[in-house]
Amino acid sequence: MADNETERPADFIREIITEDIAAKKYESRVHTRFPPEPNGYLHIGHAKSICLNFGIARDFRGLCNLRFDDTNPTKEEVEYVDSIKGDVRWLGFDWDDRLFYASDYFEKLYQHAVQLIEKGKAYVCDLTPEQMREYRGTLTEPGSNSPYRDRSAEENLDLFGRMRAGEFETGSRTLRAKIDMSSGNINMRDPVMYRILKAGHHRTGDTWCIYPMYDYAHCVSDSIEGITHSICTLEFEDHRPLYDWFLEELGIYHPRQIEFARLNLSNTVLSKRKLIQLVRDGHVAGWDDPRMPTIAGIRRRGYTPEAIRNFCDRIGVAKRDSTVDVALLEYCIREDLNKKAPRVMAVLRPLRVVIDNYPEDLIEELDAVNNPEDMSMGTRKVPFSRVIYIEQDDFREEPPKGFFRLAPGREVRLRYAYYITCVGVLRDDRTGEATELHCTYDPKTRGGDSPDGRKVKATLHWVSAEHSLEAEVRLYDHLMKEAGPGQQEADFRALLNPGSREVLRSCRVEPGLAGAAAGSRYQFERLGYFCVDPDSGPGRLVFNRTATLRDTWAKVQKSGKK
RNA sequence: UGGGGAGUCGUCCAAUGGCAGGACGGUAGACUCUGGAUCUGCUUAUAGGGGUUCGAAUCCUCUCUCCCCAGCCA
Repeated sequence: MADNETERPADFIREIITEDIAAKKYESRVHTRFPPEPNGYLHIGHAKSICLNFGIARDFRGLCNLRFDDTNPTKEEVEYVDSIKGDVRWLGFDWDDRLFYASDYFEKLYQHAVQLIEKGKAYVCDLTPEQMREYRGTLTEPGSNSPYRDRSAEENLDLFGRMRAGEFETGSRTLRAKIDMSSGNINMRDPVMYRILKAGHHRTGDTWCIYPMYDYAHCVSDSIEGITHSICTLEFEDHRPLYDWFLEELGIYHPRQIEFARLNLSNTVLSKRKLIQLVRDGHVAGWDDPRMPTIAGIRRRGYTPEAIRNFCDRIGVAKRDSTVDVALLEYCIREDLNKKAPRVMAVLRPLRVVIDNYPEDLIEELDAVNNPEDMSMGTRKVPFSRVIYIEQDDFREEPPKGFFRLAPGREVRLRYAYYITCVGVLRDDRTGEATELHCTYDPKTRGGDSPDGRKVKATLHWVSAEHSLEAEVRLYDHLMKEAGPGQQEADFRALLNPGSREVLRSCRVEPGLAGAAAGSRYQFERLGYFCVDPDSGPGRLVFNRTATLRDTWAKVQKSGKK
C-alpha cells in the first residue's frame, strides 16, 4: 500500500506519513513506538494501537519500539511488563533489540529539566495540591501565578537538586514549567514536570525520589529514541501544544504527535478502572478469564492472533468517536477458524439413543472428514455402536413448524454414519422429559448416503456412548448485556450479563480428543469453535467455547418467540 | 459562557469539487452429509439552514449535537 503510489494510504495517519516522506521530513524515516504503562494487562483496544504502530513500521519499512512508560512507581509492577511483552509477541510483532523504558532516561530527563530551569522556563513550586488546584483556575476562568513563580534560577537549581537528594517530603514541592496561567488550554497553565515520590521503582529501585510526569517524559523519550510519528489517542490532543513546547524550548529533535480515536466495543468494557474492578470483585476469574477483553482473556478464549490483526485492519483508524459492534470481532474469528480448525463431534447435553436393530457387539470405524474447507487435513475414524448420544436439542417429541431434526417417526442422518428413524421414547415419569430414544437404522445408508436417493432434512452429530470421553465445556457469552455500556452510569456492574458463563460438566466428545493439548482449537460440528483450556490435564478435558457457529434455527426460534 | 476535537447506511470505514462505495449486521433465496461454510439478491446514510459552483459529503457561512480537558495519573 505504501509502496503503491497510485493507491491511497489506508488511513489518515498513513496519509500524513506518506506526505512527510514525500516532503523529506525526518530524512524520510518512519519510526513509531508502542508506549504502554505497565500498570495493567493489555486489551483489545491496545491491540488496535499495536497493530497501528507496528503495522506502520512494517508498511513503510521503518521501525517500531516497545517502550514502557514507567514514570509512576506507585502503580507499576514487573508482572505487568512481563505480560505486556508476551502479549505483543503473541500478537505477532517484534521489537528486536528496541525494548526501552522511560526510566532508562531518568538522568537525561533530569539534565534537560536543569536546562529549562537555567533558561528561566521552569521553577520549583511549594504550593500544596489543594492550593495548586485553586491557582489553576477553572475551565472558564484563568488561573493565577504561583507565588513561587519568580524564584531565581539559582534558587530553583538549588531546590531542585535538594528535591533529588531527598531533602523534602513526598508531595511537598514540584518542578513546574513556566508557561501561561491564563491559557485557555489548562495543560499549559504551568504544568507539573516533577513530583517528589519516595517510592521504590520496579527498575531503578530507590535511586530516585523525584519522578517526571507523562507530558514531560513522553515527548523527551520520543525525542531521544528518534521517533518520527508519535501516535496516541484523542484525549492527548490537548497535550500536543505542551509536547511541542517542551521540545521547542529544549531545542532537541522534535517528532510529530498524531492522535486517533481509541477503540470502543459493544457489549464490552475497556476502561482500565472497570477491568480492574471486575477482577478485584471476582466478577470474573482473573485477567485471563475468557470473557475478559484482555489479550490474555481473548487468547484463552481461543482467538487467534491472525483474527485479532484482521479485526484491527477492518475497523480502520479515524478521529471520530465510535463503537465497533462485537459481531465483527466474532466474524473475524469464525472466518479464521473455519479455514483452520479440525472438525470433531461433541455432544454438550447428551440424550441416550439405542438403535434397536443394530447388532449388540458390533463396533464400526467410520470415516469422517477433518475439514471440508481443507481436504489436505485428511480424514479420521470415528467409532459407531448400538448406543449413542445425540444433543437433547436435536429431538422434539412435538416438533414445531420448521424443526427439521429428530422426532417420533421421523428419519434423520447421523453424520458420516446411518439414517435412523425414531420409533420410541422413554420419559421421566415426573417431568415428562425424554430420557432415552429408541431408533432403527437403515444398514444400506452406511456412511450417510442413501442408495435410493431419499432425502432427510437434518444431519445430526453424535458420539458412541461407550467410546466417547467425558468433558467439561464452558460456554461463554458477552460479559455485558447492553450494546454500549455508557461511560457514565454509576454502577456498570448492573449491566453484567448473568448468563455470560455456563459450565456443562457431562459433555461427551469423540475419543480422538483424548490428550488434546491446551490451546488447541476445534470446531464441534454444528455447535461452534472450542479450544482446550489450560485447566485440562491427564484424564480431564476442559473446553472453552470461542464462538458459536451462525445458527439459523436459533434465529428462527428467537424471532418466532417475539 | 474557556480551550481542543468530531458529525456519511443499524455499526465501522471509504469517497480529497464529478454516478455516495466496501465490510459487519439484518433480510430473502440458491446450494449443502454441519440449519455450518459458500454464492446471489435486497435493505438503509452525507446533522440542519443559507451561500459559492455547470456540479458540493467535500469549499464558505450560520446553527445544532456529541466527545475530551480543571491528577503531584498515563
